[in-house]
Amino acid sequence: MLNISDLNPMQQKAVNCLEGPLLIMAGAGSGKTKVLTYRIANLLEHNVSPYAILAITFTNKAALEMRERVNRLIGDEAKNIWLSTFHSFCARFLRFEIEAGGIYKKNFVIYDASDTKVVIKKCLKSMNLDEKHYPLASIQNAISNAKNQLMGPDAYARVYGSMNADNAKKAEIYKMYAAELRNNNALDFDDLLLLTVHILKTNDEVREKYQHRFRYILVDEYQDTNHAQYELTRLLAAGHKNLCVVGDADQSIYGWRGADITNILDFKKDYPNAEKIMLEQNYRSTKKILGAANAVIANNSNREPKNLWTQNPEGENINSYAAYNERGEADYIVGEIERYNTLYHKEYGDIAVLYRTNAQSRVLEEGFMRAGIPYTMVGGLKFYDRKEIKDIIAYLRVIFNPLDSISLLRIINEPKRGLGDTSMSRVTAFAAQCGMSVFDVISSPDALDSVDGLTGRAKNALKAFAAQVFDWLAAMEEEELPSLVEKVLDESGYIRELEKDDKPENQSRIENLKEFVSVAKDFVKSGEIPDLENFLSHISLISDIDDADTSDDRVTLMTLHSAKGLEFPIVFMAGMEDGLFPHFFKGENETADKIEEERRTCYVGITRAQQKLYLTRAKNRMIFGKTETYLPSRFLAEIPSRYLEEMEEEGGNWGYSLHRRTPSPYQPHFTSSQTGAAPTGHGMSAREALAGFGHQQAHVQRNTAPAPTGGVLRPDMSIQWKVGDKVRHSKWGIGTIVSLQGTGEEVSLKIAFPGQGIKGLMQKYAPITRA
DNA sequence: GGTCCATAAATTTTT
DNA sequence: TTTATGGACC
Repeated sequence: MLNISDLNPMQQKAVNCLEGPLLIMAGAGSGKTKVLTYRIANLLEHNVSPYAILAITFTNKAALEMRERVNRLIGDEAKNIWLSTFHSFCARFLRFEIEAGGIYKKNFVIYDASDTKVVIKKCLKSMNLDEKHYPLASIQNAISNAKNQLMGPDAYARVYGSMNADNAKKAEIYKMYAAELRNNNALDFDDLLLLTVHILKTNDEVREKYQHRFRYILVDEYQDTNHAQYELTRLLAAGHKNLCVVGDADQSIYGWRGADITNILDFKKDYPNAEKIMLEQNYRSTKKILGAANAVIANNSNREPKNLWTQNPEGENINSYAAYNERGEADYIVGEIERYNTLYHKEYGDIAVLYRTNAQSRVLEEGFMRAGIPYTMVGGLKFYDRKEIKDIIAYLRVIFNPLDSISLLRIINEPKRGLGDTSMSRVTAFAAQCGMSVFDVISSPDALDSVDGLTGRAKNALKAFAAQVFDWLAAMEEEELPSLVEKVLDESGYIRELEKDDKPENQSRIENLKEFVSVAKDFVKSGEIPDLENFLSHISLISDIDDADTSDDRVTLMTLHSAKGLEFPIVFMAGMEDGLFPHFFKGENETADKIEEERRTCYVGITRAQQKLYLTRAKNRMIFGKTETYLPSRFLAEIPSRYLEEMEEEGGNWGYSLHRRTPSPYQPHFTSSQTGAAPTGHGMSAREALAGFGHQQAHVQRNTAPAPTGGVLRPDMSIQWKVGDKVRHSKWGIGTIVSLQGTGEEVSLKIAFPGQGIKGLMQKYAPITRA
């Protein structure tokens, strides 16, 4: 029997309300996940089959976590609940039903943002349009927005095409782009939703099947659903109307991605008999932190007021720190973290540093590396964005779906097969002319003979390549997934090409590819059906945050957006500057709507903190190599001063030009006595910090790099370097000097860093020490 | 067809 | 500041 006695009355009500439409307004930290898991458990308790339950979350990680929690509550049955993100739901749905749409074939592939960029580029080229006048990103946005509105190219042309010539052109590009994807039997992220909705709308049989199957539907983070997701939810729930949506309008931060906050605000309009339950007791944060969050969000006018309260202790004040520049900001954060670590023995894993833009992470990372503090960063350099990983994925896609010409062209000359742009554009031109796919052409000797101007050499290379692909096609049926990957890496000559030259970066590429093989092995163990189809879908749809290893004891660095749904005892919000946060958009005027979304982002950030919150800013910040001066974020002024402990860095922090050995007369001083502790370079050694590194990131450069510099940042000019000396660089790790030039102040060094190539550095600036 | 160098562009947030 | 690109040259 499910025991719900540790839930508060409102939570209990939500858990017990199983039939009919239900809206749960769940404030930050109000035990939402707990309610959702108990509610699912309660459904099972009432003999609802797990197969009849569909639960949608925002990230794969959230889905996994919920599955685990339900599992703990009710055991193994949980694995039969359909629990996923919207996108993976659609991918799975389409594997079964896409051919009902009549356009695509079952073995479609999913293109990510960088793949679609290639497609758009191709369209622009064939339409003779200038990329400068039609920036890829803005085209991508326009198409994505249209799809989120369930608008196809024709509808787009009707609605926007008449507005101006640019939009008319965009509509044409969209049309061509859609055709191109179709030819490649490829879908982009938005297509997953668009097509699913299309099929559900137009195919009565399919719709009824799914409506009948999913008798109970739950949607988490409903405030961030876009129109397509809204439609999808509506269609699926139309049969039984047992729809439970959970969300917090104050945490809607994805408007730029088409999220429509009115979906949650108007839920009662869509379902007039809906029950509405407010969860307003916060179990996460101290009174002061919650007070600050409430005060900030109260400045939004487009919201329903609510009263989030807590029985938690008052807590400490929020530290608001103004540094001289971004380096000073990083130093302060590092210093505070070390203070926690040494004084209070706080775990690094209890701490998160949040920022508005990924670009801010670099200075922070440098600070962490110098101090030898272990950290993981979500976002930024992604494993699946690395060239060698994209290449092997492209190989696998071609094997799975030979129509995928984008992937085919990506790897046909990788490794070099003597098939450059000239030959391939001849082939693609011919293919387009005959309405064949590129693979059709290269796998047919007759077709090859008809291609204009193709050299005998190129012809032979193409034939050989096609033969190899056929070989792999057969292997796909017989081999296990990991050995298929290994076979391709081997027989394509990809690894051999990398081994030919023992450049350090080739070394790390090989490591990454080995890592990819382990990803395949892990996938086989994960319990999914281990075929190429599922593997490719899986790696297209997982994101960085899903992979982030929070089990180890390390500080988490991520954007405010990635932090949604998470909590940490200690939170730093860096870059509290007007212009950065709220972010000002170049060329766009700051509208009330946009500022309100920024404010909600701020609210999300503040409410991640359980015990201690820091808000830091830099008065000067280097942007594009130019120093800009910033004013404090307006959000700081919205926090009542009784919650704040305001501090400021004294004097100028000129970064490397300061001696930072402690204690030192040059040490920046703080106006509050609280913050005397300074970075000393102790804490974990790099070796300890790196030991036990999770596999995914083990080969990513930033993490394998290393080692505290012992506190001295200024280059020691007394060292007379000579060729062959080993040096330790704060960012690139250990390297060997391969040449040096000049004397005195002008000594310049060339240093080879394994995995990073040869770097040229001036001794007087270079953050290096003797290794 | 591949490599090297110069110039330009870039930074919102992500499934 | 770093990274991407396109053009010139090998």
